[in-house]
Amino acid sequence: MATGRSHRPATRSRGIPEATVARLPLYLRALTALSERSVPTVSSEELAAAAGVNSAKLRKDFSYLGSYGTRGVGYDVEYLVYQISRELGLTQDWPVVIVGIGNLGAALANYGGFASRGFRVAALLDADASLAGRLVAGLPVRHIDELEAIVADNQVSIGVIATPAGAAQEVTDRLVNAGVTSILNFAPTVLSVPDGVDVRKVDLSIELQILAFHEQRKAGEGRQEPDGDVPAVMPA
Amino acid sequence: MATGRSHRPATRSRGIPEATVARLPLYLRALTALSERSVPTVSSEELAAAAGVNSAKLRKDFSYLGSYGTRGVGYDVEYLVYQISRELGLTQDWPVVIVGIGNLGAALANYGGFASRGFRVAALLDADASLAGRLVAGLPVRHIDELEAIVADNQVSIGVIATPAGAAQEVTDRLVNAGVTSILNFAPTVLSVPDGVDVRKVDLSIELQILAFHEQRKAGEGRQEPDGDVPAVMPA
DNA sequence: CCATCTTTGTGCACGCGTTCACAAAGACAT
DNA sequence: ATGTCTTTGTGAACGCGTGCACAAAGATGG
Ligand SMILES: NC(=O)c1ccc[n+]([C@@H]2O[C@H](COP(=O)([O-])OP(=O)(O)OC[C@H]3O[C@@H](n4cnc5c(N)ncnc54)[C@H](O)[C@@H]3O)[C@@H](O)[C@H]2O)c1
Ligand SMILES: NC(=O)c1ccc[n+]([C@@H]2O[C@H](COP(=O)([O-])OP(=O)(O)OC[C@H]3O[C@@H](n4cnc5c(N)ncnc54)[C@H](O)[C@@H]3O)[C@@H](O)[C@H]2O)c1
Repeated sequence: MATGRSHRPATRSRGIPEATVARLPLYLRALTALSERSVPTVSSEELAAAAGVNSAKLRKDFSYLGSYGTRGVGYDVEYLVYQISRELGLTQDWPVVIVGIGNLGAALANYGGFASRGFRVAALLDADASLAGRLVAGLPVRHIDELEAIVADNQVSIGVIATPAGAAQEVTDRLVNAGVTSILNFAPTVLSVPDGVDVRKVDLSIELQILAFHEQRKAGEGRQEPDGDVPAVMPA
Repeated sequence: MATGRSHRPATRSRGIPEATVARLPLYLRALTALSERSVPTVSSEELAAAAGVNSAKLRKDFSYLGSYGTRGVGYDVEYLVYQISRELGLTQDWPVVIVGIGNLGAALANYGGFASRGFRVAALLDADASLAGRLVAGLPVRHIDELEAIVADNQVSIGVIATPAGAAQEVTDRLVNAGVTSILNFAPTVLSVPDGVDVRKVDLSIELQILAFHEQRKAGEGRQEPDGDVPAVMPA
C-alpha cells in the first residue's frame, strides 16, 4: 500500500527506532570488549551496565533485531557482535573521504578507531595547494579538485567535513553532487542537503554551551535567583 | 501517585526542556551571524530557516525563556542574543582544562571557537612528561600531577577528556575529585560519575556507524525491491 | 519428568517532544 | 480611530521513547 512517505520524519527505519540505532554502536563496543576477554555469554543486566543504559531498554532494543537471547542464560556474545555488526552495516567496507586537513582533519586522519570498524579513509582532501602530496597518517593529501574523481573511483558514500565553516556548504554541495549520501560535519554550520542525504554533526561549541547551562544552574541552586536582573530594555 | 520517585530524569531544568537547551546554541549562532550583518529584527520563520529547525518549535523554545518577540514584527536580534547568552550562562567566564594533549587534544586547544563564547582554556594537561612545557596553541602543557592544584586555583568546573579510552575513567575520577562538575568526553568509553556531575560525549565512531546503518538501508532500498518491507534476511 | 530458578521479551502506561492551527497582539496605513 | 495585515505565543493532539512489571521460556538440578 502506498503509505504517506512525503518527507522524512527522521525516524522509522524499517521498524528499528532511531533511538535504538544510536545505541547499537554502544552495545557493540561493550560486546567487543567482552569478546576480547573471551566472555561467552552476558545478561541484559550486565551488558546494560557496561553500556551505561537501562536493562529494560537494552532488551527492548534487541527485540527489534530479533530474539537473540536465551531465557535464563543471556546473550551469546559472539553471535550478538555479529548480528549488530550486520545490522549496522559494518560487515562491509565503507570508504570515507575527509575534507579539510587542518588541525582537526589531521587528528581525524590519525584516529585509529576510524579504520577499526570497516571505515577506510579513501582520501584526504584540502584546498590548500601547498598541502598537496604531504603525508598525513601515511596518506598523501590530495587537492580538492580531485574530489569528484576520487569519490567516483572509490565509490565513496560517506564524507567527513573538517573545513572552516565558510567552506562547508560548498564542500557539501560538491560531495553530494559527486555521489556522497552521508555527511559527518564538524564545521559549525547548518548544511542544506537534498532529500536522501543524511547529515550528522559534531559540534564542540554546542556541547560546551549545554554543559555551561547546567553548570550555571548548579551554581545558583541553593540561592533563589531573583528574576529581576533584567533591566527594562525593551525591544524596538 | 506513589511511583513519583525518580532520581534524575536528565530533563526538567527549571522549566526549560532539555531539548530546548540543546537548540539554544544553534539559535545563538544564527543570531550572532545576523547581528554581525547588522540585521535589526528577525521573524521566527527566518531564524528557524537559518537554524535548520521548524518555526513552531523555535517559537515554543523561546516561549520558555519569556515573551521576547513582537507580534507582527519578530524578534529583536541584539536583545535575543543577550537573553540567550544569559540563559546559557555565557555572560560569565568558564575556565576549562583539556586533558590528553595528543592529536585531538592539540586540535581542540587550537580551536578558535573555543574562546569565542566565554570558554577559556585554563590549562593543558598530559601524563607524558616529555610533553611538559611544550607550547600548544600558545599554552604550555602541564603535567597531569598538577591537575588538582590547577583546578582549585582557577576554579575550573569544566573538563575536556581527550586521552586514550583506558585512561578516561581515571582522569574523570581525578577531575571530579578536584571539583570539576561538567565533563566533555571524547574517549570512546562510558564514564561513571557521581550524582551532580554532568557528562556529555562526542564519539566519532558512533556517528559514523549511525551513518553506515542508514547508508546500508539506502543501498538496499531503491534497487530491486519495489516497496520491500523485508529485504532478504541473511542466515547466520 | 517435575520443580525451581533465572532471565528474556513485551504489554502497558506515562511523559517528553513535535507539530498543527489559530486566536490574540501589535504594527502600520488610511 | 479603525481596519488590515503580519507574526507571535500557545492549546491541543499525537507519536516516540522510556521504564515498570510480569508472564513465558528455558536452563538446571534432583
Ligand atoms: N579543531 C577543533 O578542535 C575543532 C573543534 C570543533 C570544530 N571544529 C571545526 O572544524 C573545522 C576545522 O577546524 P580546524 O581547527 O582543523 O581548522 P584549520 O584551519 O586548521 O583547518 C581547516 C582546513 O580546511 C582547509 N580548507 C579550507 N577551505 C577548504 C575548501 N573549500 N575545501 C577543502 N579544504 C578547505 C584549509 O586549507 C585547512 O587546511 C572548523 O570548521 C572548526 O570550526 C574544529
Ligand atoms: N583523533 C581523533 O580524531 C579522535 C576522534 C574521536 C575520538 N578520539 C579519541 O580521543 C582520544 C584521544 O585521541 P588522540 O588521537 O588524540 O590520541 P593520542 O594518543 O594522540 O593522544 C592521547 C594523549 O593522552 C595522553 N595521556 C595518556 N594517558 C593519560 C593520562 N592518564 N592522563 C593524561 N594524559 C594522558 C597521552 O600522553 C597522549 O598525549 C582517544 O580516546 C580517541 O579514541 C580521537
